[in-house]
Amino acid sequence: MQTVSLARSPAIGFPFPVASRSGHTTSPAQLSGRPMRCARGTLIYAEGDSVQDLYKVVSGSIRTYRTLSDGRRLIASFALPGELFGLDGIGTHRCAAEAVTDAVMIAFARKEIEACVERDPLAAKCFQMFALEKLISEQDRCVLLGRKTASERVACFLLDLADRSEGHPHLIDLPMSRYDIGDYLGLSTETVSRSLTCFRKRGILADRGPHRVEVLDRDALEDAASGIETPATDCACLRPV
Amino acid sequence: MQTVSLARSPAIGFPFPVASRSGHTTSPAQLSGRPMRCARGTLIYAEGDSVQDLYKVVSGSIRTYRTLSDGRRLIASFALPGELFGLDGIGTHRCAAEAVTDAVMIAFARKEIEACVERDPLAAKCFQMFALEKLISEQDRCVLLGRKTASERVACFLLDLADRSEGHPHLIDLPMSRYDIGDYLGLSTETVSRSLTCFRKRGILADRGPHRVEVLDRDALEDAASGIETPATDCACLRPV
DNA sequence: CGTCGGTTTGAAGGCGGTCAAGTGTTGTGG
DNA sequence: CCACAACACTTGACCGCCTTCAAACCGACG
Repeated sequence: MQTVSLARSPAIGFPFPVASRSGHTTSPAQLSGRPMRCARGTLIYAEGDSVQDLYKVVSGSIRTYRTLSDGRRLIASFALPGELFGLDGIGTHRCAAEAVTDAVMIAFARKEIEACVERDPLAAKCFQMFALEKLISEQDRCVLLGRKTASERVACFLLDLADRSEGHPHLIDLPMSRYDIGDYLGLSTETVSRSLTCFRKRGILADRGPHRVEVLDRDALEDAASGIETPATDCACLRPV
Repeated sequence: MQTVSLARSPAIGFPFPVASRSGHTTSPAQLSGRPMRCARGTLIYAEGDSVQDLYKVVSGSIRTYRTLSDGRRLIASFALPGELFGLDGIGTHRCAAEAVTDAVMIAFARKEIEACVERDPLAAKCFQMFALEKLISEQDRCVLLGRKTASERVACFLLDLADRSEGHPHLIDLPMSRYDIGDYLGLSTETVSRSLTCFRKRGILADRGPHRVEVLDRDALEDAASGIETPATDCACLRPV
């Protein structure tokens, strides 16, 4: 992997979100991380690699994914700026990780995190909360993959990205390809593209280039995510009348 | 919920599997749990209920599930004897839980577990490991729901049950209905039934009543779970030649 | 301006869902 | 112990959503 040290001194911080409800005024112990940069498409770690680090994205975006023996792929997560990845395994990684775009991140040694968690109860609490929240969001994903239609999945994906991204809430960046989105949602590229076209025709979305969309009607998008159909505005797309 | 106290003195134990690789010789702090019994179909907790307890199944089996507003359901997990359930939320439950069969379980107060985890580093480690393993198994489930075919899902489900059940490894108990299996695998009842019929016709399974199957050819079942087709033994079922 | 990868669009087919009927099993009451 | 009812499971026929295959379109970049 191509990595370039960004600074002589390592980045300092605490990777996990600090649990707020406990009302602590103190911060958890600080950890030192190694800044890393990698180019679009770079493999950061492979399925089966031993777990060394936990990563926090500074800029760009990362995909983690699993591959079946016959090539079928499911993207497990996209990590956006400010988010973590690398917690997909205990001894060895169960996912691979690649840079979707040129990316900068900070690597925290897993051993240091473990030591920190054993020493600092607040850090342990944050880690615990983080793992439980990930668990819940994986359950959400199972519902999406197991029980939702194609256009519901795409709508959910867009809403999720909108809520996670930092910029204007009505402008959504799609740094990943349609192929990636399909592999994240358990769909084919074509179906993703058709769903987006459908939303565009219904006036819910507007294109701002292939990797950015504007949400024109958030309510309608939320209805679409819940499977609430609006026959009046329906178009000859995925769900014919 | 119908609960009957089974004993005057509460059950004593530690709910999580004890992390083995750390090589501790000491046991984590013991907790006292309340034994509970509930009849088939009983609702143990509902989606949105505040989290009070974590449960360990003694006998019978439990399903936890989520329901969408329009009635679509996805079963998140089946808990078999010896297994835990109830870790599906931080403040409030994100799943509901029901008894698939008459069941006995032990309820551990979540507050006691949290206090224990803060006091006892070994208990914290066990809890951590448990959460991470759950996270990994949820990822497996996402791959299954997002990228596997119907017969692959059913085969995976049978193998999973076979590995988790305590009795003879070739005899699999299916305490839940076909409808439940469908809602666990993101399929319809009919498709589950057809897949099972297909495996029976191919000589992979033999019926031992509707709620018990015998695995006649474990290798073939594993091939089916990975999507490896055996055209010679194929039958006019789900996947025609 | 041409090439190339990604995206969109179109047409056809298949996997699994839905609807419906038949069969078996379980439990209950006579 | 049997009869019956209620329910679950199986099987069949048909349909539709999504995939697959294929081609056109578009934007980025040399």
